[in-house]
Amino acid sequence: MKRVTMRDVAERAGVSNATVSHVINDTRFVEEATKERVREAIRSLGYRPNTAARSLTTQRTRIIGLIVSDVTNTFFAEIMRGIEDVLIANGYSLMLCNTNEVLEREEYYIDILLRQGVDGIIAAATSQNWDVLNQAAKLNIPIVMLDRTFDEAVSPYVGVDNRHSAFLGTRHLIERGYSDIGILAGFQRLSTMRDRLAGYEDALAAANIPLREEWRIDSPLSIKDGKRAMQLMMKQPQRPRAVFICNNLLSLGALMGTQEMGLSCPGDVAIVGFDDHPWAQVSKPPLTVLRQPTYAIGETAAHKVLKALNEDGADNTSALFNCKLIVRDSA
Amino acid sequence: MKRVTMRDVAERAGVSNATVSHVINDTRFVEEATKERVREAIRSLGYRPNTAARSLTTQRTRIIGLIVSDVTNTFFAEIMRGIEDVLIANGYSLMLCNTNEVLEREEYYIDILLRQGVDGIIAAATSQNWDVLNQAAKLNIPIVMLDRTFDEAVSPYVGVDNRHSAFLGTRHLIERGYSDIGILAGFQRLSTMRDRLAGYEDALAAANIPLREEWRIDSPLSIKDGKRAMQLMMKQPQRPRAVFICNNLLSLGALMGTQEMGLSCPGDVAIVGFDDHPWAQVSKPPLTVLRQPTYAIGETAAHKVLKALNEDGADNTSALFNCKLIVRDSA
DNA sequence: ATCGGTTGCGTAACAGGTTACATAATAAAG
DNA sequence: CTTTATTATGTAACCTGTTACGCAACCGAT
Repeated sequence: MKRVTMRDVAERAGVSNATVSHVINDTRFVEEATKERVREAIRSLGYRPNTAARSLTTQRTRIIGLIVSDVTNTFFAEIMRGIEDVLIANGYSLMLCNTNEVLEREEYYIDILLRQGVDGIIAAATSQNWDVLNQAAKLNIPIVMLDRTFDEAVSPYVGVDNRHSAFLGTRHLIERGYSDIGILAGFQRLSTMRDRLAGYEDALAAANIPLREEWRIDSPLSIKDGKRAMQLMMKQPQRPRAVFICNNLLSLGALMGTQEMGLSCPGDVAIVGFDDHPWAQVSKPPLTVLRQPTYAIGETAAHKVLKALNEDGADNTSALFNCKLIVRDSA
Repeated sequence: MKRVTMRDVAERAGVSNATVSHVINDTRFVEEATKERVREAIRSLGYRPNTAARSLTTQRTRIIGLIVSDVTNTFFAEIMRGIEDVLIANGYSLMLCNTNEVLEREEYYIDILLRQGVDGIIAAATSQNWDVLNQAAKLNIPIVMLDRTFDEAVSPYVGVDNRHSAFLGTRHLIERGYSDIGILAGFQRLSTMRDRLAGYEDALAAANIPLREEWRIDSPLSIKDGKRAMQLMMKQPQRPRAVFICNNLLSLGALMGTQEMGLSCPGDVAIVGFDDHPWAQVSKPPLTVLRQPTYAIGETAAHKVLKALNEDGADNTSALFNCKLIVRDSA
């Protein structure tokens, strides 16, 4: 079936295509009777404006690109919902790009997004400098950094105050009487993880507990790596009595690791993890975690891009949320 | 900064824009020296073809729309990864639409996708008839039904054999010696859930166990509803000794519900759930589940749309996968 | 009757690619 | 040394909306 175009509608309604356009977009006065004829023609022909043609002239697509490192992580999925709800309410759509924390894939996607002509980009970037995002920045496309950022970044960051949150989590362990505290510090390439490590160190320092290098294990962010890291940690001759874990996948892996080793939690090791998850309250044991306001983070990020799009004085400020410490049984 | 267009490249390379186009798309012979001049111009100008302009003439966007009911459900997230990996490997992109199982939102998104001119649609539709998807079908846009389908559907379905899988899960409970078996049957509007209920009934019938209407509870698919349903189930004067649960969110809710009531699992109730989840192995107790091959389902769905796009004799066959019963401690 | 000022809408250029058709240059054939 | 075939590239129409500019029709005022 041939596509119905604006010319078809115009002919059917006995007007020019300009008038049809103006009726659709309400961009200039059209007599009510004429309007109604146009609307009727649109309805009876089942006309649907072609987005490609429209964005060719307007130079805007009303699409926002979202780059995340792992869609299967509920953390990002919930953020995505927040973003989507805001975008949809403003007539925008979402183009999803999942990088699996692979740099090449991120580069590839940035290119796609720019060809697509997205109006803005929200990125949980895996790259830690401007090399990749720079092309977008040069084209004056508003960018919002999600969950992570980097030093030279000029784009606003939306996420939690990782350093302070990690501080709170670690302090909780200290207050529970632990002083032998290790850390699964994750992927130190990411600002997020560096900040959490710093917060952990802050807390130890504040309590005059000396750092122990061997009680810090870095790893990629996956369940498997969490398990391996935790087991490495606990196989040491001198092992910590508590561990602060910087990411939800690592927490899950760590839990598996301890169970496999027959260690009890919090008996043998206490755990405080970063990121909450619905399942974390039925795990054995239910996990004490720092919960991020994921949905709100998503909403805020979306609002920021849209604002940058609609106002010139782009408010370039970052939004720092706080985590909430949810105390359950693991520490 | 002004956008670099094809004309700019042509001028820089001293050729016509037609030649530039042909170099980019490799659509007709161009002398190597000329090609190289064009490529050089593209590089030095940082030219990036405008997708909108291209799809305006080609009538194809190389975008596939994906409609899911809940992105935060790991089940869909993993499917999404499978889809995305295939699409990206074939030069396609993904437009994500999350409906939250709300019909209006699904309609809205279909409209958006059609305006966008997506080449194909993969849908875990919440609507259970052609009313919504029909417009797309009429435009000859290939559709693949994901996870659910409905009777009159002519589009291929990709997912598991729900009836047989539920049969296997229920039979497992029977083999474990349970005969008082209830079911959290979920959202009976969805074919998926109807099929699972049927499989459950098959298994009971095969073992000559009479059905008990009061041991079947329907509900929307959410953690909260799972919890409520499970508690309703267990508060009955005569309660089942085992429950088959038709969805992962319901399983999680059910687990919370039993724990809150102080019931032990599998002591007081045994549970077999549908869908696996990484956390299901560290829950208390680790859950016995039917695992769907999510990633493969996603890959297959993507392959099917692409195939329909590239070949005329669109293979309209459905793909039925099998679930794997993962036996852990809950039953 | 003439004029200036609305009011309501049409004409056509334009956005940035793709591609059918045309053409200049060279090689091969007669 | 023409004529014809072949090769490599150019010209311009077209895809479908948006929008600057233009114009006819009608109004009240002079």
